[in-house]
Amino acid sequence: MSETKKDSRQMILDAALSLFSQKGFSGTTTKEIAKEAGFAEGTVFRYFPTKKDILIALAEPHAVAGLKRVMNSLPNQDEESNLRAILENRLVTIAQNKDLLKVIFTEAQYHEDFRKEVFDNIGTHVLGTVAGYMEKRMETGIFRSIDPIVATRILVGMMLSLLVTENFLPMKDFDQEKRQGYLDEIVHIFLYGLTKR
Amino acid sequence: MSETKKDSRQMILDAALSLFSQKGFSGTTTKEIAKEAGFAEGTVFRYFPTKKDILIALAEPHAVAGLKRVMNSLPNQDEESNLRAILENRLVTIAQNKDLLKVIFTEAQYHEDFRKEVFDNIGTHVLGTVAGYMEKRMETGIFRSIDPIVATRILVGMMLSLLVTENFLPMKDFDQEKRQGYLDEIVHIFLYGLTKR
Amino acid sequence: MSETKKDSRQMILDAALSLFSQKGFSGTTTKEIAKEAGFAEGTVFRYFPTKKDILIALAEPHAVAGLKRVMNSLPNQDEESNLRAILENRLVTIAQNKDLLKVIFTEAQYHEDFRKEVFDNIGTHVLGTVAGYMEKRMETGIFRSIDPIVATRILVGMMLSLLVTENFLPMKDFDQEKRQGYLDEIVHIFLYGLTKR
Amino acid sequence: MSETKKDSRQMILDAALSLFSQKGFSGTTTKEIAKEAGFAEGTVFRYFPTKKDILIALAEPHAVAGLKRVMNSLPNQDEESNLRAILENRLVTIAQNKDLLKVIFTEAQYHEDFRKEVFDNIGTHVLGTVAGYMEKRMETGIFRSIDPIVATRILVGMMLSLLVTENFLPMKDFDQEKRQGYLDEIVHIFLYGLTKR
DNA sequence: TATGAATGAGGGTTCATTCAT
DNA sequence: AATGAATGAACCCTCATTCAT
Repeated sequence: MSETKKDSRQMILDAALSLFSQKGFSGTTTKEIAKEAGFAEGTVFRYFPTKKDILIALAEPHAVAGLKRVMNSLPNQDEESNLRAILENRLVTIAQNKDLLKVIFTEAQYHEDFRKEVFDNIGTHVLGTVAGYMEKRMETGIFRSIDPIVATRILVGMMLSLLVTENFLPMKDFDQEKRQGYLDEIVHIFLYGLTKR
Repeated sequence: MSETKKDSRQMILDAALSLFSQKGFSGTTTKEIAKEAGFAEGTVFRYFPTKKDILIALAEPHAVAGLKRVMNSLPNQDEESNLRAILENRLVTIAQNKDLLKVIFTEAQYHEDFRKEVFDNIGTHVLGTVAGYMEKRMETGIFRSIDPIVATRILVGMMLSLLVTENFLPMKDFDQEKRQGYLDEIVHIFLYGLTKR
Repeated sequence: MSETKKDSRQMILDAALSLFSQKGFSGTTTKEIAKEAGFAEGTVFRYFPTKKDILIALAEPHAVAGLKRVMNSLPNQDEESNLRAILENRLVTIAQNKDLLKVIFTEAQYHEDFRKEVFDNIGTHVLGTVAGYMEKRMETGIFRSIDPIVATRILVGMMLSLLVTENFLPMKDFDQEKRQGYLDEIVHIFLYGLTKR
Repeated sequence: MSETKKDSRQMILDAALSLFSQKGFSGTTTKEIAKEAGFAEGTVFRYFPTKKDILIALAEPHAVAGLKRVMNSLPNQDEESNLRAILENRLVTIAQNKDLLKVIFTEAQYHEDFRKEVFDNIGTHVLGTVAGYMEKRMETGIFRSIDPIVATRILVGMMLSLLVTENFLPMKDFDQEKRQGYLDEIVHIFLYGLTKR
């Protein structure tokens, strides 16, 4: 009973995520979602009173939990030499949630309430966690002392460039190997810059 | 005649850009565009056969010319010590075209034809230009030798973080002064990394 | 078995009557009816093949029997001096069935079949009964001789004004006492008119 | 320009009135209204943002003006012997607006806001006017002294009985002549009651 | 007998687009 | 060139009804 219910709800969410990330929120029809999920249109509304509620459900703590959990483990790594592995790991995780992130970021621009809902989760929490990590390094003297939030945002921006690379401006022959190289460079530049020492 | 025509067309484009960046493409009504531009509903369609054509026109060569022109002047700068000032300058310019960029990046995800139009312009061209600049530095030995395209993308990502900061995850009290600090750090990290030398 | 069945059926009818009178026929959902009756959605349709059948059932003979029975006893009263008490009594009874009457009158306008069903019951029967009473008074010389049906309808109209008062155009401070006064006046005017004798 | 616009709006109102009175408010489709008015469905919404707004427009001062104007002239009549003619006249007017009244009364039951909207017009105003007339007669000693509002409501109820006769419980062979007789009796009973003097 | 998940036709509403003026 | 009334397809959503359990 609860089994079936959860399944249906989840199937709709899966279908919606897939379609939203392909065609955007307003570009996706509730009818399409239903069809993709294998239901009749009306069924969608048994589980979500509103189309927008599907979007919100996609971004709810539950859905973002994965991202958060991953980020939480960050500060446990101590050795500076491990930063690369960590970031790599994170980026892979992010890449796996690429569709979700894409939808969330796109729609967050236009729905004020949605933006708040989401960024009380990702925003404050995740950024805060990473910033705490930064701060610790600065206290230790490993990093220069700058606004840890700024440092965090810049690092996130570098990660973003990878998403951009994979979604907007694809690079030719961007295989797994090149991807590794890309990650290496992000870490390297973040730590040591592009200039020769 | 051609004068008036161009004006009307441009007024519609301006109105559309403003509205698209606020409410997204599908969130904006042709009626709203007409009103914002000071015309009646039907008039819009004298200049653009389709709503989508307005979007495409926004990404047309001469519309993006400003961005391109700015980027073009990059390689003319020789002294490494000037990079900071240059990038700063670029970032400010980009920020001024924030609306256009926002619209282009957001909508490019969902309109295949649009994506092509745009990335034959900005994408290839701009990235290529900056990459050429990177390459030169690497040959000179100022920068380490890495894939110049990767370096470029990472730098762009760092710039993106600023857009994100201003659009999605606003920082408290992010005044003009803090903004300058932010830019400084982007440059600094890109050149020297976050670690102490 | 028949016991339980009747109960369920009646519970649904009761729920429907209550909801119909509050929100109208089309304004009421079968789901709401089910919930109000304490059943699940589908159960309603075990007793009534159609939503409309609930409405029709509300007007069925034994549902309206109460009203009819009350009216039937009218002619047994002989003394003219008792008319007031009688009418008063009737009006109170009618007021108690206000919900049913309201639903019937409202919906009868729009459902042909329903209208027939109802007015072969209340209409003809009740009006006829009261008209018979009128006729008797006229023969006795107590009432002037006019079309007894017309007299009946006018009396009913006066009663209606009370329903209107309570449903559409509420009077301020219309407490029980004022209500009595209102009834008194209906009787008085019907018997003696508003002019001074 | 203004000519056409007004026409379209009015045609939609006419169509809506006709359909609402036949099938009720919720029983009528915006598509039907459009078709009946000779337009496409979307056109309806150029003139009325909402289906409900059509209903409200039907009841707006404009539409009720006729009734009000007629009622306003009531107190100018002095001779008691004229009451009959006056009422007759009113009833005819009401009969002409039968469709409108039917819709208004039916829907007023279920839409609180609508009820208020309407009865600030008809209710207070019209009833008040007639009540004023009653009061004057009572002061003059022609009528007994009772609550003039109650007297008014009862009179209105008697009028209502005619509407009921024509809409719910039709009388056989109810021709124009019989109608006259009916009106005569309303007046007579209201003034002198049904009992013999 | 009772459930409640699923259905899908149909309703109100929006809006890009057309066209007579 | 400009208007804005008109269009109608398509959208989101509701709800009476069905049916497997």
